[in-house]
Amino acid sequence: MPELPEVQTVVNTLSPRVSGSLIVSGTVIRSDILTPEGCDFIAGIVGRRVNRVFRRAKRILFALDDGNHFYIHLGMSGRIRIESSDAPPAKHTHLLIDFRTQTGEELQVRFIDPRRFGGVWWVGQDWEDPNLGPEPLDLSATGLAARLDGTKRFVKCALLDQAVIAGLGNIYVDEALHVAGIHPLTRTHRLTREQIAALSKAIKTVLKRAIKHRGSTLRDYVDADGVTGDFQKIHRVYGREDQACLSCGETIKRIVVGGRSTHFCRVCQPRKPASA
DNA sequence: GTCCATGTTCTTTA
DNA sequence: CTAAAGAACATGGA
Repeated sequence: MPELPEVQTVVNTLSPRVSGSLIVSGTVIRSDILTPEGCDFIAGIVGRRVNRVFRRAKRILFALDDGNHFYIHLGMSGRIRIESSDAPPAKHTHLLIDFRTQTGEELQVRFIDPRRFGGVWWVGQDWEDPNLGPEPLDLSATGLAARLDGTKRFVKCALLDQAVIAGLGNIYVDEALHVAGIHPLTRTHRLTREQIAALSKAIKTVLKRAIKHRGSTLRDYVDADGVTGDFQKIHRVYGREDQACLSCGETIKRIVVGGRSTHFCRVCQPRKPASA
């Protein structure tokens, strides 16, 4: 479910309820979702107040009032829900955190993840990860060019690599490449300056629009309040194999690149840049 | 039963 | 060395 826009949407729904709230108790239902394994996560969080909740890449970070941090990564199927502690927990609920807000309201944050590719990481003071690339919304065209320089990878693969640029996933890479008019199998060193400028702009446009639409709900993604996104309704290529391109009418193709489904229009995204 | 899935990481191959 | 390909992780839906 979660790429940058979905994770940002979860943060946007979580933050107003959880920022400033006190953690009164917590329960780890499945301890194998915790990293480092065997850490006393509950002891680290109970009695702490959450200073802020924020997103970095696809991670949801919680900054505690003692300077420590933890983050939740949703993996493929993870969800976070704010619910009352008396509501029966959904199947595959792995973690419960009970909060008291500054207005005295009691609420429970739940981490649910059937496939368990996601999890919870206790990271202490130092929450930034040197292996993560820059945030797409803060990255200039020149910056992106520098990140793509010195490699001959397929642009699709490079953009999925979180060390190159952090937060894009399979949906938004396909969508951004279509908006930029770039074929997914283009080698990064073959991208022209103009193409990189278009790509940089397309990434930002697509992500901002997707956040405005509260992300894409393909199967069961919902935000912390249980609300679905609707950006999937305006996907231009992702999940549209064999349908007409919304720009030119050509049939959308699906190929496999780097083991991932890749959707594109071969007219709007020619292998070679359109010659003048 | 089959194939596929919004992610990441490790191993193998070239 | 780089990078591509494949598998692995675990569950559920079509």
